[in-house]
Amino acid sequence: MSHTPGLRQAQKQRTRQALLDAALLLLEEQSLSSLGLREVTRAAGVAPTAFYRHFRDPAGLGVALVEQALGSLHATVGAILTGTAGDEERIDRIVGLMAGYVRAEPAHVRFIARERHGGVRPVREAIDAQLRGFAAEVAAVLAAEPASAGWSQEDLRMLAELYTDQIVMTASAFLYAAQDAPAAEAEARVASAARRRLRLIALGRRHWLD
Amino acid sequence: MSHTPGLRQAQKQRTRQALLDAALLLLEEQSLSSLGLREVTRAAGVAPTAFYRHFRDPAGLGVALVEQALGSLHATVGAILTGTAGDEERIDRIVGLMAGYVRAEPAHVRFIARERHGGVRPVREAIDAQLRGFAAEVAAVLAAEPASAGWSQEDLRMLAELYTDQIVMTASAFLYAAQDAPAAEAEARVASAARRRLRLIALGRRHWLD
DNA sequence: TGTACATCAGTGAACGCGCGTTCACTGATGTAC
DNA sequence: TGTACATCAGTGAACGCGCGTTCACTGATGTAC
Repeated sequence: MSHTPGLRQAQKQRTRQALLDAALLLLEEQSLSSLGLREVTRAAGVAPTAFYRHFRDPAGLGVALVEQALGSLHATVGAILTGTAGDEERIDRIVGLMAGYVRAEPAHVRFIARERHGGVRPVREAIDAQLRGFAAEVAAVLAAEPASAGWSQEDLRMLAELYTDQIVMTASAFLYAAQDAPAAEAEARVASAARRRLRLIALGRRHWLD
Repeated sequence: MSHTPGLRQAQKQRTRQALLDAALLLLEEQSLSSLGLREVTRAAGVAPTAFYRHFRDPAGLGVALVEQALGSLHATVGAILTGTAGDEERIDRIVGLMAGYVRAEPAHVRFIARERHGGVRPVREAIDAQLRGFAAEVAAVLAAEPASAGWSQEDLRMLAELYTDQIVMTASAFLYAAQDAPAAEAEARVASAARRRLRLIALGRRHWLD
């Protein structure tokens, strides 16, 4: 009854990952809707026909990339939101986390930013579903805080989505900053602007029920 | 010395516009980086080679589309920001303006949302330049208001960019709402969420210097 | 442990097709006199 | 106003090329006994 036969499955996974990695690399300079199947297999070092053993088409590969790019981020951000006390500390840590994430996985961030409103519907929808889940987690964390006493469900959701969008936009801003000449300086500017924004939003939150 | 010879120029402009219109239509379901030259000319009803009389390549056409999509919006939003008194009235009118704009020019809005982080650098840069100009105008309007007394240049820019991003995001949210089944209801939900966000930001603004 | 058979990830040839770009052209519009 | 020439937006044939997909295949891995 072993459903993980081992060697064969492992090799298949390695090929699949090679396709995903090759695609992510190619997507730095184009959109998914123009990504060719042969282009991906060539970069991954397999025959074009091997592609069909793993994905129906490039859109299917795109959906898999969404899971890979966003799947791991939920827990991390949730932990930071839960484990911090003051607004300032929380803001610093979130902005720092995003800077680090973009430095570690720039291609993932670029892919999400690009395809969030891109030309391939199933991928757009997969990203949307992930971000909605993300916002729901943020909303749950916010709801548990004393500062949220008296807030309506709708207002909480609005705030969670506002934070989520800020996080995504900050990530993509870091991405473009990395391309500028004095990258460190540009990154500092983005971080500073992001902190200001989050500070203003935190202020609005504090006075929401005035 | 007539530099507007008339008939010939007018016909050329009409063909150019036909190419732009055809491209915009095709871009509802794909990204610019996968838009083919022959595809566009076929839809516009001209020979493939006619394309070169107007644009170097699809990227050049994309840049022209950016001007067309964002060129007219500056003045309108500026007027609304200047000509309104209270926060609530201003928020209602901005959100209403965006709803109307998306209803009138959905393809333009979709194009900007899609290509803002898309795979074609010159187009990305053209959109970025337009949005920076837009944010600068907003900043100028905000700077002239009593509520901005004591604000630093940097804080004003942050706020203007925050508003600009909200406007773009609201527009793209309206766009997706239009696709849902009870479109009017979905649109009302988007408008409500957008107003909440803008209200929270306005609150943060009011208490920024506390 | 050994043997015979089944599975299935990856191959490589072949196909028809639409692509971007070149080129010399046509004929209506514009200009000079 | 009329004529002769220049301009140039749009044409249509031709090219070489890479695309996505099909198909029968190979041979290593997995399974039954």
